[in-house]
Amino acid sequence: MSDLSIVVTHAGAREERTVTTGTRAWELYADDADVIAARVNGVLCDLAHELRDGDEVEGVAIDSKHGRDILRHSTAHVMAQAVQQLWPDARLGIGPPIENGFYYDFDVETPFHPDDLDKIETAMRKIIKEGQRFSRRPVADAEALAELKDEPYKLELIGLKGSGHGEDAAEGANVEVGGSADGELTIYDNLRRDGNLAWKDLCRGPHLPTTKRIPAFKLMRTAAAYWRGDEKNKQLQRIYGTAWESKDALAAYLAQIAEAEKRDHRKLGRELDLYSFPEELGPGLVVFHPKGGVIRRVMEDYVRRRHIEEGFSYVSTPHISKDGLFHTSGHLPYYADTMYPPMELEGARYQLKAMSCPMHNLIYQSRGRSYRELPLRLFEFGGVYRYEKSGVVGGLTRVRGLTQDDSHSYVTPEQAADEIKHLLNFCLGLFRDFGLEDFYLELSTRGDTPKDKFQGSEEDWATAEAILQQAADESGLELVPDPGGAVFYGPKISIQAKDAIGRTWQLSTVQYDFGQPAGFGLEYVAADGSHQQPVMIHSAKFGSIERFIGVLVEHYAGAFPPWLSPVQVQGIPIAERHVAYLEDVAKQMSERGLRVEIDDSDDRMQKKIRNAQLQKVPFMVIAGDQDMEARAVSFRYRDGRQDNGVPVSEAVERVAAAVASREQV
RNA sequence: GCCGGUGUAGCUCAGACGGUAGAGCGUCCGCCUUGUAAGCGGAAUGUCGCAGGUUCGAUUCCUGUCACCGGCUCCA
Repeated sequence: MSDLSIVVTHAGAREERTVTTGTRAWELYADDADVIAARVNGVLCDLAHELRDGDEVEGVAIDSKHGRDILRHSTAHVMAQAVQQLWPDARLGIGPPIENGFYYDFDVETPFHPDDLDKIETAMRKIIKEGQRFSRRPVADAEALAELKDEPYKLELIGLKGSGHGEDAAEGANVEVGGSADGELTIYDNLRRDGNLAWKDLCRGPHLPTTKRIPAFKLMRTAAAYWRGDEKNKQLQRIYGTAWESKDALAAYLAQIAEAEKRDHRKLGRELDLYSFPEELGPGLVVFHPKGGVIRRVMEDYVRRRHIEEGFSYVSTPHISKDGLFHTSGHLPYYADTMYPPMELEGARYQLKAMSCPMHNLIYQSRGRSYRELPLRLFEFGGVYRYEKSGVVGGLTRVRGLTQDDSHSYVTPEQAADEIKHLLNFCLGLFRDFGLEDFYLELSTRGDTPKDKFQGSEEDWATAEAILQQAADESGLELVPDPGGAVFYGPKISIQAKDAIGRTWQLSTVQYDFGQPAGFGLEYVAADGSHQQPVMIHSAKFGSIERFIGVLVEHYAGAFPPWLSPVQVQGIPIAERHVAYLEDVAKQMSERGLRVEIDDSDDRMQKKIRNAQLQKVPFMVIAGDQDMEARAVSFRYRDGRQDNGVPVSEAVERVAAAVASREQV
């Protein structure tokens, strides 16, 4: 038996080691229970991987990104084994790790019921207890086809891999067949302690050494999902689960989900009396109550003022138009199924608008335009209607009637890059004022999507994508490519913002459009007297005002900063005799434009505090005998802080200052 | 649009092997007049989502439908 020299790396340090032939990776980590896989020469491997001379080896810890993926993928295997135990006719789809967990798809006669999850979890616990070994076995394609003859979906994946489409098979399918440099297929056998085969699956790996190494998991929900993500394919039954390196990590994750549920804008909207979704109106149609109306109005006033400061002109256009307009814009062939159907009147067909750009084009076109007027910037609150599919509407995030803070910049081609940068900066400043600080950009291009889904020439697209790319690069923000995500008339940049609990939301979009100016025959007279076609740049800052309100409610968990709070100050008299005094204080505040209410109900003062607290009012101003005597009030903040005996004039200033600065309190 | 789940008072929820329902909060009416998260007493409240079917009888069982929720697909 000869010796091998290998290099073991850990946290950047390199250590040369000599080991005997036949040494497997796990032997290097026998005393480190956190290591569940190894990276050998940069490739993730099972701990059972046999080392060769010159290998560079690094342990993969279970709480690292890759370690969690391996844990989760292994847990998916355990779940699939459990499902096939309980439902032997279940056929396997794919089972990749995903953010925070994993799923596995099954073709079953009867969809799973939520109660089935308990049964499956029980079976999984048994499998974990058995300490089954995950054992890797390379197989030739023909062998794999023979072994998996009862798994039609796996056969399909093998076939796709054979034809060189392995990567396209489905998102997540490369954990089954992709990745291996030599295109070799592998099967993972789950072996019991006595060596008997418990279960097997086509899989690239790697996996945990044994099922015992799954510290904590939970099945979350069942759902249907189209095979290979295509609506035309059969729906399989998907089970989502989560798995973590420790019971504590699982508990923390579940707590995070519970926190998100507490912030749900649908729930808070009802509790804070902001808005509702009356059944009588129909799905996706929202009414804003007085308190929600305040938030809307403050946002609208703010964004209108900001647009004007940034060189926009505020305009207004109707909600309805003859359908020819949307044919000219090119929207109608593309979006016919998501626009409300036409109304026939006096021989014409009228449609509710689903976007305002065609109408802004009419304003541009209303007279001749000179290059001296460009950039010409139009902005409005466009009420638009989109017949979103019934399964996607929900809350404020996806509605059928919405208000866009929709703007269009008409520019010369040379001005486009600067205008895009201008718009991106505008958006970022705006989000910061709303307390969102953490962003990244997404650049949506054509990618390899069939060209007939997009309008315009190769050159136009190339130019547009290059300009957006450059503007995005210069922003200094992280940029995520989104090939295939472009709109039919041009590429776009979207700004993704992270909220208080780390979720990302797509907010603003900036789109480069050469198609509509061509379709409408838009022109300007250039310096040399020639007629030229402008470029239009679409941008929406909030996107949809409804949706942005939903995001803000969740971001702030309903506890808005004072400038956005429907009620900024709740006046609380200690006894009835203090009401008049507080009314006088309230009057002074109202005169400063502050929103004040006084609770003069029969409730006890403690109850009034509780109510104001539940309504998440930022400032409670309490007054009793001591305060009256001192011409003062007592502050109570949402977090329970108190500041008593504050002179009235100072109290007014304090609230006014907090509102003016848009700070959170 | 597709798959699954859910639908009982304004809200959160309980309940009945089929005999038309209950709690807490809220609301209303009294009493209490109060110092930093629920004072006390009383009252009213529902086509048990809607429409058919089975049944002597359906809120309960069946079918359809609408709405919502979780996913999938989609998102100008």
